[in-house]
Amino acid sequence: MVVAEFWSDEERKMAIAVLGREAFEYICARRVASFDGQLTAVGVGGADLQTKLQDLVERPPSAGGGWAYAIFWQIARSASGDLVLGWGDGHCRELGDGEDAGGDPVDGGRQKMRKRVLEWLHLLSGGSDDENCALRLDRITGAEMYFLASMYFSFPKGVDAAGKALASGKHIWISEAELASPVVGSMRAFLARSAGFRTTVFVPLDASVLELGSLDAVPESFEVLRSIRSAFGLENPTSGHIAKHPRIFGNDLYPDVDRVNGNAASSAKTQKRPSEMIKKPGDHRLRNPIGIGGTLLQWNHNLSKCDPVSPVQPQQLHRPPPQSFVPPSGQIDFGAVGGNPASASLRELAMDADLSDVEGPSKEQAETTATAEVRRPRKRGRKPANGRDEPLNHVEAERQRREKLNQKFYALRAVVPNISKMDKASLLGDAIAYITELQQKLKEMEAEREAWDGTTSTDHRRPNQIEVETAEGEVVVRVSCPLEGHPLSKVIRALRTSQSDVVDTKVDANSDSVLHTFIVRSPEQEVRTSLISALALESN
Amino acid sequence: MVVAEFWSDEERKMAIAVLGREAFEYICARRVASFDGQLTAVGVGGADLQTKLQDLVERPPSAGGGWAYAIFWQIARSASGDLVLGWGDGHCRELGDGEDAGGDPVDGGRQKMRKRVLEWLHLLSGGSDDENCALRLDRITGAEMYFLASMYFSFPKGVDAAGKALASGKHIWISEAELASPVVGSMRAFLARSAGFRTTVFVPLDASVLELGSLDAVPESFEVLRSIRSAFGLENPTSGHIAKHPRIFGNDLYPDVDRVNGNAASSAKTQKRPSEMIKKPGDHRLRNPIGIGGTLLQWNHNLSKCDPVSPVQPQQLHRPPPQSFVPPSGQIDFGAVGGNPASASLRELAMDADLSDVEGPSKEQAETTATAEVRRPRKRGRKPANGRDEPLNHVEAERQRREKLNQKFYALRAVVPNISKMDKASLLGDAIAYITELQQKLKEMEAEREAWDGTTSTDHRRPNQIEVETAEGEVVVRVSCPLEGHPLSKVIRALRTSQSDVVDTKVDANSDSVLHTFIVRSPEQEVRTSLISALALESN
DNA sequence: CACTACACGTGAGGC
DNA sequence: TGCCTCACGTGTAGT
Repeated sequence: MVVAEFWSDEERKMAIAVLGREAFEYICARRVASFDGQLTAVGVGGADLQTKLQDLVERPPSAGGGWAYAIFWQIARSASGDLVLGWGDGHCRELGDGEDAGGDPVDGGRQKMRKRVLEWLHLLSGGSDDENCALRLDRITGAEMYFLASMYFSFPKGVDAAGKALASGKHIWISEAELASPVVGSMRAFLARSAGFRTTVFVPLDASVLELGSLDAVPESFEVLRSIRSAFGLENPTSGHIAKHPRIFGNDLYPDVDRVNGNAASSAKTQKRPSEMIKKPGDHRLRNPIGIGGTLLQWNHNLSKCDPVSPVQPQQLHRPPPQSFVPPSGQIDFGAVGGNPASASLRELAMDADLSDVEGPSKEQAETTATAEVRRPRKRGRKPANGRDEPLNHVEAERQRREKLNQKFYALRAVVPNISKMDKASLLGDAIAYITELQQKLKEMEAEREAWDGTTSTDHRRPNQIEVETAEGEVVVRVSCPLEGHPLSKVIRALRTSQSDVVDTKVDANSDSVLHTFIVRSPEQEVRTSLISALALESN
Repeated sequence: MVVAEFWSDEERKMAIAVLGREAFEYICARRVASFDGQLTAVGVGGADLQTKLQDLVERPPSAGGGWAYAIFWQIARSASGDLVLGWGDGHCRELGDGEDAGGDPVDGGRQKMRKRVLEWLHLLSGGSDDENCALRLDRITGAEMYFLASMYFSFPKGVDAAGKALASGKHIWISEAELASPVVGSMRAFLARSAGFRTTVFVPLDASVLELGSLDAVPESFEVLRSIRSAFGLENPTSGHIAKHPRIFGNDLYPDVDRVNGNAASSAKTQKRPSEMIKKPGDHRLRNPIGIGGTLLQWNHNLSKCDPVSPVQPQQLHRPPPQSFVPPSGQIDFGAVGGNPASASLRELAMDADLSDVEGPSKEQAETTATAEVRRPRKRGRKPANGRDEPLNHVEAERQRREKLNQKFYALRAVVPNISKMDKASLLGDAIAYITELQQKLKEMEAEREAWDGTTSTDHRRPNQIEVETAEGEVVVRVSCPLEGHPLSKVIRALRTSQSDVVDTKVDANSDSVLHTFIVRSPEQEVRTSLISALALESN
């Protein structure tokens, strides 16, 4: 996968010429030498990572999609040997040419993207490093630029949003206002703002981080987060092994900022959730500003507190995490100072986060807790079923079922090349059309192949004959078959397996048939049976 | 399609020997000479008729499926030149071996069916015509027997249930009790009873009739009928061109019988619908008994009457059909006496039925009428949304959407061979797995084919070499290539097109490559260019 | 306003 | 019983 095949030979040469061999190999090595098997074997990533990313981008916004790009940051070892978050894989929507892409979305996208990368590299070699310069290029949008530039980023420890998200195990949702704000603690956020993005999200996935960006102001939503996680095979926070992290969503870094300004308008639409999760009592959230490039960083590992809005509260007494190094207040101080890769590796940090969770509240408690807590988003649909609260596990199960089903739908979208409309029905229709087409094509090729070599053809080579006769102490084998599809290789293999000593061979071609004549030295019976079995024909 | 390919050569011979040529050709002619393009071009039937039938059988009972068999009766011209309903196509579930069929459902089913047909023919040739005799055969169940025997049936005019259903445009639902009753007016019903069926249904589809049978007592249901119709591409009766027939469902021939006996138990579960539709006031139903084999036949063309249970009743005043030959009572006397094909063709009867509808109430009225009438089934789901009635078109649209989607699901099930579970999610999973498998297989074969003929292969035959040299007034051509995929036929064709005179040829095989040596008499240059162009290789 | 497409909560059936 | 799947009615967003 990926970078190695990402370039054609000449493109590779060109890229090397532009970047220098060292930088190029560094990029390639990032992918190859990443900890794929070791750290992301829990179901995240994997062979179809591209597919998943593409799914996520191509999805409708209502299902957690609609993003301009998706980047999978992966733990890798940097050139200096430190563990960093580096480019794993990514998918960028073609922003220039509308929705009507057509053609194979995977390969087509790849090729376009490759072209863009090259163009960009050209620009970089001649121009300045300033993004604003690049933005002026008409062929590359700022968003694409941002995406492509991401290949060269890597973040040590808890640096930048991605690193912080991984270290904390909690997502970071950066709204439009925060993107431009210097206090958000993410250089990428600042660049994203320059690129025209209005929302970026960093979601930790076990040992990697998924970054998403949108040109629209996307309000923070539990639904979206849930969809994103489940897109990567992670179960919903309510009941999954990934829920070993205490799932406290909605921890915007600066909810105050989010509330005050423009985002309030957009979040007014969907504010049901944010309001609920933000006003939650006992919700310890970040109080100390974070500087760009990884200054002091401190946030909570709040372990539940049930949602007060939720009418049902199965026995979830809040038991504070008994872990020794976790303060009773439920906060963990990661204390990441400075932007330099330092003593504690990022992976260790991630491990710490995991440990604090694993040894935190019991699994069952964490589950029920998360259930009560996270299960309020419900973007659409009817209102909370006036008053009644009897079935609440049911709605959860149903939600998961729906999610799983949609998950499959997206997966199906990824493998079917020509999708007419984004409908579910149309998708299914296209899928079955595609399947029948494939089946038919495969049948054709099989028939064709049968006609070619004589594996299953007692019919296609009607005038096929094998004669074996002894002459002058040698054996003469004559194989006759039509011009097309004569099993020469089979004959030769048969002769060889029968350990015959081929003295001479001849090939005579008539108008539409070929006559092989082999003169071999071998016991006749063996040649005959061997040939016969090899050709699956009866001799005469 | 169908019978022509249905038999292999030997099987065909055997069938002819058993049946006689005349009977055999009659069966074949039924399909070939049917009015496919002319009468069933409205969307019913078509190329994927088998698929549809199979779908219908394989579906879950909740979606109108679960049938043991499905037979598509088609208007055809009988040997005597009359128009009759004859065997169009059919699908029969393998009743012997459970659910875990596995393998390609279409082809596998075909083959099994073919085997059964042969067995049955053997039996017929030696045994008696009595079904009970056949039923004793352990290899063929009664149900299968019934199904297979159907190929030999044809019904003129309004004879038997199928003919009646077509003539009236209304379905006939024969419950368990009616099956055994001689008054039901269907010989097939009687046979079905013998075969062990407890429910048979005849649904008219434009110019054909779909017959379904189940070993269970299936209560009559609007939902099921709707699903069946939409499975054949017909829109729901509420809004479709097929709704030119006034869609009065629920006209069991003998509701009284149905009420009295065993079916009451099963219908007690789903009785919401039957009760509603049976108790409908103004519902004229058949009052005269019908004899087996097409005795007197009389039923109503009742044009609506809104469902009194339905809370919503948009302006649907009952206007009796103004058609002249329709009695004011709403009944039409078809007067089919005797089982013989007689003067008026069945098609004319069907046309009459259509006319009586077309000139009946206005289209819009018919639609709204049907909407209010038929739209109550709702097998599951919440209760009628206490009181409110504002959104009612919405629910209808949503229903249709769901129906369409499910339709696609069934279609998908039909084309995906290995379905692990009957889940929607599993189905999708299997489908995408199947697609990727097909894609991969196809890629493999393409690569293989590229390796075989040398059209696009500069890569697969790396050690390929062509040497052309002149020796002693003759030309020696040496072609070397790997053992697999050597283009011998291409070489020979190239030599021939260059009009070379092949004097001698040799084939030497090394461990993994083949060396052809041709000694030809021809201008050297021509041989070279010809060979090169044929092999698409550069020579050295 | 129309119509389409979707997700949600919910009741029901099946194991 | 409990879980899982499904379909239905309904609210909601997009066009």
